[in-house]
Formats: sequence, structure tokens, C-alpha cells
Amino acid sequence: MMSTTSTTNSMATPEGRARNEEVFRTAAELMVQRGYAGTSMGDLARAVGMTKAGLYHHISSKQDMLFRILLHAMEGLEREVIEPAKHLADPEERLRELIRLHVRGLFDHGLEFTLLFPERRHLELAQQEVVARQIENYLGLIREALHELADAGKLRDVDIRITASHILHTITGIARWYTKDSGLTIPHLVEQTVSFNLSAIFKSS
Amino acid sequence: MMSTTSTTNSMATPEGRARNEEVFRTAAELMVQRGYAGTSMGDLARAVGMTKAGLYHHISSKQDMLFRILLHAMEGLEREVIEPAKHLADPEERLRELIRLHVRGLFDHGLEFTLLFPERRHLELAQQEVVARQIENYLGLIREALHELADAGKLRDVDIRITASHILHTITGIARWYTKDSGLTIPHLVEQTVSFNLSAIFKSS
DNA sequence: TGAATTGCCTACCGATCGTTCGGTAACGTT
DNA sequence: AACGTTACCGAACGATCGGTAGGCAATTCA
Repeated sequence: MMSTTSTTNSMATPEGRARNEEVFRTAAELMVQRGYAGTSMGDLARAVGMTKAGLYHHISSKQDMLFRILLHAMEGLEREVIEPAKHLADPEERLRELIRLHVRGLFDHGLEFTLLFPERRHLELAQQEVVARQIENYLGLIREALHELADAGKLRDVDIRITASHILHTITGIARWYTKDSGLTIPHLVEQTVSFNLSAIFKSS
Repeated sequence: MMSTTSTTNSMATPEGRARNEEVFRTAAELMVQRGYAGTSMGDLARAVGMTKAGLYHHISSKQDMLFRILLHAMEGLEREVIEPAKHLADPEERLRELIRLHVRGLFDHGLEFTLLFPERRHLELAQQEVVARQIENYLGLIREALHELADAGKLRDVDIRITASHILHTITGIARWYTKDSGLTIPHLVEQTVSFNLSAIFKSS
């Protein structure tokens, strides 16, 4: 079978799979709020209505659970953001779409997990590198678009490495300050974030 | 005496004061790297070359230590950033100076503590509010400058609340991605961050 | 010179951490 | 009816957590 989704056992029934997903989803939510070290297995067990021992039917260790959560976040980023945007020929359109989809994904999908990337320090080195490579890959996509725009003479005199990081952090920063009761609509937030970053880089001419 | 600086005792000698500062400074550094929950008192003790028990000569509790670190960071922000900038009459110059001083302070001063603001959730509610109020106050300063610029017709059609948050997070984000071995000079980083944010908001005309 | 105070130590506390063990009720298959 | 699997539980493990009690050398103050 060589399933890549298995944790400690084969997780056969639909109810079992659903429960399994609930464990991982809840863990991700808790860790976004309180961090990896700040979230105990007891906390997680209580949140899903289970004992600590019961959790270990679904996971093999806390660290491995974090790794799987990050893998899932990376798959989501790849599928919902990178893949739809990367083949756009026009670099401006491509960059615009990267930002738009990422901000949208922050709310639609559990893609808020992007927030958990800083928690990669709790993983083993080999696992850390997997995550680091994906982040570098994503940043590379932004830098590539910036380079093409620079070659076309459309950019201000900007440092591309710094600028790419600034763009990425206006996006991930949203997850740190946004609250539902702010009265902000998501389309408005998306539009504002896109235009903020694009205005930041283009020549004013 | 009513000293506000005392921790568990009067901390009389210069060497004592120096050691005391070292404890707090080291704790701040560790917590920036590993987070509050991820930094144990044993870690801290080892880092300053002391036993856990010895630490408690300098602090009264881990939580209180965090609160004092955040207070110190807020004082630094007030002294090094807010105070020098707030009296500038020209809103563009004021905003530029706020950003410039904040990024500079990230490196010069132990003002990197800005990173610790997310850790305020580990404080008691009354203490959390003190920190939240200061952040709100700082954001208010940015928003005020933006309002003045908008009234002067100098801004793009921009949502001021969102924009202020974006500006703040390009700055604090630096502490998350910057590494010394990147070959970036600090003046260059400061200049790029200032121009990124100012370009983001002004009319391209 | 003696008495305090400072700055740290050794030794330890109860609580909580992540994790494991043995067991079991419910269920599908044969 | 018997068996195997799934999805859990109660109880406990060793390790580590934040924190404390009491002592002791060095320094400072009277």
C-alpha cells in the first residue's frame, strides 16, 4: 500500500479519518495561538475531547505531528497559491496573483498555518531543511517576478532580497493582527494588501 | 525607598546591577530565539553561568521577568523612536523618522524586543493591557501621520488601519528573517525599508 | 571588628511534561 | 461463534518544569 498519510496505523473507517483530521486541525489551531512549546498534549487532548493516551492512537509523537502539520501547510501553499500563479507569463500579473491567493488562502483554507513556519526550529535538522527549502522556493518565486520586472525597467531602485521579504511579511503579518470583529471585509483586505505591495515596488514615473 | 527598579532586593553594588542586567538581557535574547514557553529557567541559568536558584536572587518569577522585559522594550521604543519623532511638524518627515528609528533601534539597542510583543499572552490580564495600550499608542501615531498625509491629498486611496498594520509588520518582520551572515548592511536595510513603505502609500501622480 | 547584606550555592519540592503500557468496548469479517 | 482491528481509556513512567529552603563566602556598613 505504501500510504504516505498513515500515522501510527492504517486509519481505515471514514469516522476514524475524520477524527484523525480533527486532531491535526485542532493541534494546528492551538499552535497558531499559543505556539508549539506553549501547547501541551493535555491541552490538545482536552480540545478534541480525548485523553492524552488516546491521542497517541492518531500520532506517533508531538514533534512528528508538527512536521505533518507543516507538510500539510506546504501542500496547501503549493496547491492553492504557487501552482495557480507560477505559469502566468506577465510578471506583474504573477506577483499580483501570488499575493492575492496567499491572502485569500489565509482565510479560506487552513492556510493560516503559514504562521507555523517559525516553529520549524522544534523539528529535527533534516525536517527543518525540508521546510526551509519550501520557504526559499516560495521566496524565490517572488524574487523571480521582481527580477523580471526590474529587467523590464518597471521597478524603483529596490533591493530584491529585502523587498521579497517585506512583501512576504506584510502577508503573514496579517494573521498576527487580524481579528474578526474589526469590521474588515476580506476582499477589501486582499485588495489593500495587493495594492500596498505593488505600489511599494513600482516606479512612480 | 519606593524603587521601581528593584526585583527581589535592592541590588546595590555596580557588579550586582551589571549581573542583574545580564540576566534580563540574556533572557530577552533567549526568548526572542525560542519564545517564552520554549525558554526554561534552566536554559537561562546555564546561559548566564548560574544555577536556577541563583536566578531567583535577581527575579521574582518567570512571568514577572517577562513583564519587566516588555516594560524595558516599551521604554526603549518610547525613548528612542516615539519621542524623537513625534514632534516633527511635517507628517511625511515624521513617518519617515518613525520607521527609520525603529529599524535602526532593532539593531543598535536591545530594541529587538519588539519581537516579544506577541508573547504578551503569557502575562496576567492587567499586564497584557499595559502592553496592548502601548502598541495601540504606537500604531495611533502612525495612523495620525497617515491621516494628515491623506488630508493633504498626498496618499493613494488607502485604508489607514490596514496600511498602518502593514507598515508596522514590515518593520517587526525584519527581526524574523534577518541574519547577520546575509551580507546586508544596516543603513542599506534601513533605507530600503523606509522607501518601501513610503512608496507604498504615496500617490504615484 | 563585628553585624548585615549581597550573591550565589546545594538540595529539594510538587506539578506538569511527553510518552508508554495493558486493557477494553464496539464493530466487521469469516 | 470466534477473531482481528479500531479507537479509545486509566494509570503510570521518567524527565523536566517553575520555584523554595537554608546555608555560606565575600563584601559593605557600623
